[in-house]
Amino acid sequence: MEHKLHVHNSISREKEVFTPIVEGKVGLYVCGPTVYGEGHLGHARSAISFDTVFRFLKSEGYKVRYVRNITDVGHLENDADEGEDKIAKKARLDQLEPMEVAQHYTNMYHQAMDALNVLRPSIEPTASGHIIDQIEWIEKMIAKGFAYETNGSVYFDVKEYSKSHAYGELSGRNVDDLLENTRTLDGQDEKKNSADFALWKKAKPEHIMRWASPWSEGFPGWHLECTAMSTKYLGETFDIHGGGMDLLFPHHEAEIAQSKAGCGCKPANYWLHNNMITINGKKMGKSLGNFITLTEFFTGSHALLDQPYNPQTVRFFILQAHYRSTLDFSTDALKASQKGLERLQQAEANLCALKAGKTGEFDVAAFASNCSAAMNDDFNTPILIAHLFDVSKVINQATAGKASLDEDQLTTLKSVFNKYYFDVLGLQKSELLSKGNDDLSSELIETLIALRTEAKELKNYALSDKIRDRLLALNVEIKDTKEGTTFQIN
RNA sequence: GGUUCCGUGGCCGAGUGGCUAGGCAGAGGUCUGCAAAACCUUGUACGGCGGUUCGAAUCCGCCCGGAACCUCCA
Repeated sequence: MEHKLHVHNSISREKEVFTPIVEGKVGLYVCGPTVYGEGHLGHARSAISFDTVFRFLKSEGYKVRYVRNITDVGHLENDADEGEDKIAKKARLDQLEPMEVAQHYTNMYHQAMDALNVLRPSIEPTASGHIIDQIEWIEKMIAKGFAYETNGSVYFDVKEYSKSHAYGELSGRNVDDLLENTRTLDGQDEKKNSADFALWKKAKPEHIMRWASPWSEGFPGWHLECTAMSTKYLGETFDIHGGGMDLLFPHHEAEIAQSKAGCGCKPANYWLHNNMITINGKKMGKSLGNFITLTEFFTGSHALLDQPYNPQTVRFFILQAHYRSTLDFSTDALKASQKGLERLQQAEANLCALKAGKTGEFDVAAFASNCSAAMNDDFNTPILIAHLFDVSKVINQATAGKASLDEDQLTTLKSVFNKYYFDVLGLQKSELLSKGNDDLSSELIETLIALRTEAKELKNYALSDKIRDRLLALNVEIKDTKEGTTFQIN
């Protein structure tokens, strides 16, 4: 159990020993969703990856403050910082209030996350609720000469900043290239340099979401909300900052610059980035429009899906890959995960029912150590899952009477297995292995099964098979086992 | 073009110098009236060509192929 937690830090590109700023406590910030559209599989990956980080840290005894924001304002539509706010645009099309749209998709996001058994963060701040904090940050940056105002808008001065700081340290970008390789974009005339990014934008007359500021009525720029909210709740420098790899540049690079410009310190000690989910080798996301929403997974209502998928299957599919690797989506892969999860769920159920034997040779301590080593090695969930599969074999053999665990071994195994299965991975018991939807239907099915058993005993197989087939047609699957007949509703 | 990364058995995916995961599928078996389910057994693969090494999927070089970011994106 003496494994030390190592995490891959994006800024050093190496695995480092994790040392919290305050012993026993962790401040964790993760970039959450922009609530102007439905969540898709990619959102689930980020949420589940960092949910697992959150869960593991807690299970190791850390007191974790986990902040994940909701972006309900601030992202602009097109390249040149000149488009309308995305949420405002969607609102006009839908004839809804902007905040109504944001609330709607926030609710949907919460629903999907709950279904995926993603724990709610400790604090879930919204960008719109932190306008004042963002304005304060802009004032600090202007005061220090790292930001300037033009026509009521405020921009971050990348060139000035890079004289004393390493802009590009996270993403490995060369400042000179950024400053010189000027893309010809419209509406750049307010900026000193094309690499500069907006901190505050003056709102056009038709722009609905707007707030008063010292510079104009307007709205905050893209990257500022995370700086304002993370440092407000976690301190000027906190432990872990997470998010999708696609946010590395410019978003996280800008956050580092803002923090260093505003308060002279780095925002986070460790930067963790989850990789993308691909489909046919390409990133699943908004740009290509090749995403499958979480609702579509749960209902099966997408051309690529042949059936509804349980949220647990989606969760398990994601956990079977390491968070830093790309994960290629296909229905075959998803189906394989579904079968694999069912196997694990069966083992969990078997473990629950398992009785201790007189003797046992199973090395529970080694199992516990292996699981701990896997998670401490940069949250290696696929390895952890492999260990759970290994131990499932032992559990099943014991269930079949071909192996045995003594009292101590069984108690420890249950405790270790449950810790990783339920607490760390956030997996759940199978609904299929439990009883029917309600008491009445369960009892009706049990009654039919009893009649079928009777028919079998009378060797009236025509009747017994008929009952089986009719039940199957109703998605009730009959399973004959040594202990008797059971069923599951598919 | 710049920055970063990847290429593993039919599929998905760990691993980063020798001990060569795991799941799914396939095959065989146990059980069963039959079937299904469940369980058990079973797999030496690492893009190509060189190099370093006693030894490389793992390190180095070149080549081929693919991806992400550089624009909102988890």
